Amino acid sequence: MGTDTDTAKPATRIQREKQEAILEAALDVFSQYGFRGSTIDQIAEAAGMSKPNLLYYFKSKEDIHAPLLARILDTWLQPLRELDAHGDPLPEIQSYIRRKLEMSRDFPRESRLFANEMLRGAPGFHGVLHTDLKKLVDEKAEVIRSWMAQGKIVKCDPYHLIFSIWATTQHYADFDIQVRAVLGKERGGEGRFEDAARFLDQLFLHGLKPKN
Amino acid sequence: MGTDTDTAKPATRIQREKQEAILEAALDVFSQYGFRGSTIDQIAEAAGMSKPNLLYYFKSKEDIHAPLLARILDTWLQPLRELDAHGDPLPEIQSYIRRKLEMSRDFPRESRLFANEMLRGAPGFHGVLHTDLKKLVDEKAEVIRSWMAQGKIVKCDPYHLIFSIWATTQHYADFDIQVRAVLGKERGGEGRFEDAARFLDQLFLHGLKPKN
DNA sequence: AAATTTTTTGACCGATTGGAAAAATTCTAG
DNA sequence: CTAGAATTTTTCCAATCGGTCAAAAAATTT
Repeated sequence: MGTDTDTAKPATRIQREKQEAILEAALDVFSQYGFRGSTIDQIAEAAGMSKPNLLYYFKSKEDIHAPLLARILDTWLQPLRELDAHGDPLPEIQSYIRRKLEMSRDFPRESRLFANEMLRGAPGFHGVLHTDLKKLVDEKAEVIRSWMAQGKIVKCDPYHLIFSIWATTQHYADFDIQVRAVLGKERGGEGRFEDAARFLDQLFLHGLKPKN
Repeated sequence: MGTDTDTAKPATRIQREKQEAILEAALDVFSQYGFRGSTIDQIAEAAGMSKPNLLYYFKSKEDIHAPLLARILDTWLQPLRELDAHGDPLPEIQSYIRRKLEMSRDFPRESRLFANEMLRGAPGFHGVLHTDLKKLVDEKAEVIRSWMAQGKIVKCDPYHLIFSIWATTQHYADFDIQVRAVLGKERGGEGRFEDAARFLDQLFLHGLKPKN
């Protein structure tokens, strides 16, 4: 019948604004230092309020962290969900890569929060990796496999293909500091995402196009 | 003239063993929870000693963390250093990918420690990213570019090529939990690294081979 | 304006944190 | 064995941690 959190939720506009401000600040902090490395005081200060005041809106540290994780997993997988089995294989993969890369560009903190959670063994995702995530990937891997069977793209392991798309795109958010350091002042600006898009297009499309 | 740490270092064998045990335990802990999320007590317990005893060998938390970081950056870049400008381009890149993947398989904690450091902005690497790392990548990017100029491999951005090799290989260490969850019981065993190697070979070699 | 509800604050709590100091122990050399 | 050095443990500390509580202050309703 639902928890007390959704029965007791008239949520005035002020409440929702404050909660959003807290989650916003928490995203900043958690994405850098992980759950254990972040403190409530830190988040409270970033949100411009006192710790007891923050705890008035979220009753514990985990209560701030959990909704962030929940929101992110859903957002994160949206591009994969949109991979259309009836579309043109190569353009479908291309736009999947692009969408994923745009997410790294536009939501780097979310990517880092996700990475932080993975690094410590994803306790915040308890079973969801083995159920929801696996189910979605299984489904899309089957789509990709059917494209291979039709000879539309070159044969390879669809799971590792998906992993490599995740890895290459998320890298630009998670290892942003390294990327910018290596590219230097001129090439490390905002244009790096366009360079990356161009490169990844080439790598994957050239790598997947059948030699017919 | 060096710091006091290298002037005062007779370092009996027992001392070195204990220090190594501490660093080993610290690697376990830091790689999961990051610097701020890890505690000295946690490390001490993992090393099988009391906190004050640990602090007898390393005088602060940072003093345990710093040598781990220093060691890892060097180890991590070794495969790239070995990329031979005078070797055969495609096999060179292939064995670079393989070496990198083997490191993810054999040293996943080191990979995660590195990732953790990147996520929080790499304060432990202060300037080294912009100097040593950039210098090495610049150098090797030039090698790759020369291969492209010779028509040995297809033209693309060598920096993003290197990034994509880093990303795809390290993914198997940093996101290990996710990878295993998605691959499931049967396909998620040790064999996943061979599958990954096979896939990455195909992706990069097929993607880089010039169409002559 | 009075009454009531919501929000914010300040003081505080026990537990944990990184670390210091010194006593107690163990090891080693003569 | 014994003096001295190296190691370990016990005790302790101030700061910070996550979190509570009651009272003050604002906002809202009547």
